[in-house]
Amino acid sequence: MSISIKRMAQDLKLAVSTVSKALRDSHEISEETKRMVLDYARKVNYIPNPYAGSLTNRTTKNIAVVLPEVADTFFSNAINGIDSVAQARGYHVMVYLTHEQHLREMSILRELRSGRVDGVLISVAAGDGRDISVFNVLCDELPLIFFDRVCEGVNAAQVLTDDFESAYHATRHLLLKGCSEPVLIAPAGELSIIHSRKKGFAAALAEHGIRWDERFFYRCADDQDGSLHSVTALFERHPRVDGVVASVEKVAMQVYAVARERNIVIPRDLKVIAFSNLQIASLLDPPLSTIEQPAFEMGRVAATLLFDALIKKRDVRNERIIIPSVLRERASTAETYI
Amino acid sequence: MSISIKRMAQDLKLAVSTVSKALRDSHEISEETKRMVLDYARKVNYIPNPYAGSLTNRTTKNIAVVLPEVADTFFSNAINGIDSVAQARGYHVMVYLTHEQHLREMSILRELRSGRVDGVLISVAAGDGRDISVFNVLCDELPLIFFDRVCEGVNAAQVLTDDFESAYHATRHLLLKGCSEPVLIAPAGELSIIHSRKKGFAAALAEHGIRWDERFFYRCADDQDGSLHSVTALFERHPRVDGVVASVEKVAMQVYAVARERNIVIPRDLKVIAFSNLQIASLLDPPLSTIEQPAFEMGRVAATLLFDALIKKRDVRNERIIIPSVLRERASTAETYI
DNA sequence: GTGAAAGCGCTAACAT
DNA sequence: ATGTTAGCGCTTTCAC
Repeated sequence: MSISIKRMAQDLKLAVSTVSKALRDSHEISEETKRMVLDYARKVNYIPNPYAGSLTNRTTKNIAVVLPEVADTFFSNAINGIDSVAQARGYHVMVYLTHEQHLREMSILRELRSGRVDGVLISVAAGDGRDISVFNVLCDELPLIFFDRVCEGVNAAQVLTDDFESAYHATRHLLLKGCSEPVLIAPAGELSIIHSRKKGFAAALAEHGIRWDERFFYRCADDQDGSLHSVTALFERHPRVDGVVASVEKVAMQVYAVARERNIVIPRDLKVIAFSNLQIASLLDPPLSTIEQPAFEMGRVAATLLFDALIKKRDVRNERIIIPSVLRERASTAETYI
Repeated sequence: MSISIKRMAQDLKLAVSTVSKALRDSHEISEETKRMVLDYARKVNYIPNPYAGSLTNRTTKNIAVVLPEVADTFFSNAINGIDSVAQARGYHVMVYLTHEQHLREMSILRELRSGRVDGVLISVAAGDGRDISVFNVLCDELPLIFFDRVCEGVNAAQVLTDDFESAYHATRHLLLKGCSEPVLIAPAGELSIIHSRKKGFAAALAEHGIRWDERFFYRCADDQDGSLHSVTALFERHPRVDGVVASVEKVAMQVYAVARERNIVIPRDLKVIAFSNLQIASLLDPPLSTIEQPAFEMGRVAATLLFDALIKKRDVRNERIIIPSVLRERASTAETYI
């Protein structure tokens, strides 16, 4: 650890408070002593202990980012966006992984009430029977911003993308390319974004005169093996499915893997479009059509909102910012003529 | 913020220290008061302020993970490995992104001397003319563990993979599959792992009677566009190149993109193998042969080492743990018969 | 302008 | 078994 203010005060034969004020460039200290203190601080390489002051100020310059996982292009790009503004404002980013378990999420959020961080950015874990109160309690104590996966009924800002519209366009795209039996595959668990996407999906079907049926909506297990198994089961049970809107990137990859294994040719037998930020979507076999979410931007905006609340003390709780996704059409949804 | 010990002491008509000891289950407190305090703490939802105690203990339960980037499967998996042990031990993970700029890295490391964290895990940024002293100063003050990209000459533990052997085997693989003009492509900047890989690459060449020549070693720009440009330039200048060992995943993707654009057929005209942890390597067109690094495991082991130093006060500075990578042969390096 | 003193929330000697 | 006191590093009144 570096030298303390107390020590510097002794060395310079000044009072601790004088040194403290000089370091913070207070107007009540003479230019002369200021320079003297600053020079000495530089010389002995003084670095203030962030947590000592935090006791009085109740501000740590730490923020928490709570995520389901990090090995996913959406979240890793979101972290980049968050980090870009955090670094610029001198804040430090603590990352918490819930692994899609809302019990773990709950205990993390409880812990965050300790004063370890000044604010929280969160993309909630999927989970049924979630208890909203943890969120409410937490956001009474410090600024909290939801991004992407929000939790309705909590008085906190939200940064999302247009899930309804994206799903609607993606589905419409499949139908226009000739699909008659599309499904929406999403991981298990209650999730705001899945809800919206489901609605968008249904809206596109309705527009094409297809009545909604629960069989169009397919849930899959969350883990790697489980979802592979689920996708296999889907094709066993519904061999006539000819289109997939994959709600997450991993599911799309499972669909690709299962299709390959079962000699289902994409896009001839099956068209696939996925919510994904994979930069290499175009290098897949076949290139994957995607709904690209503005991950970096969403992270950036969410963080900016948080710092507005933190630094400018702006009340952002009623903000709800929607940043549109982009549909990138590639070969996996190409029209095929038989 | 939650209630303080002081407040609880008042409410219970006890001394602050008694409450403090009761909470920490000290033997010098009667079972009766302990239960009373614990019950009350639970009732008012007491959560200790981690940084108040940190002043006396000089321990924050925070660790720093310093990385070049997060949108890369190696690093995101490494974070998973780190997080798995950090969560288990009740530690909190702060993530710092250097974006491969060693100046930024330096200022981050300087900041970390403030006492904000108890220890550091780092995978260093590429960079020439780096100043080792920042590392030395830092690791005199707190435990520091290098993982994957280490910095020689610093007295700190290292967790790495067998870069020399991996590169040797990858190159040998290319040669055995018929390549006569392989190159090793690596991003610019001085980097321990690149150094080892270069040696492994050269060793395989030597074994096949090919004398080392600098033209076999190709540097590319670090950023997205830059590396695309570099790869294009490589094929312009050396059209006879028929094999690539890509030192990072992104470069391999650029090679794929450029090959496609220039009608170079992989693996017929060009064989490609990459250091990569992409789970979807097998779904690329063609499936990419990879040297898969034990990212999660490396993160896990590095973190375990750090906590050994932190919790058990074990001196781990001379540890040097090598975890082997695995070569996964896929279509991008398949032998082709003309 | 500078300094003394109190206090942030907690721990740890040292009484009692 | 409980309480008193001091102190961690720093900020912030309030005196001088």
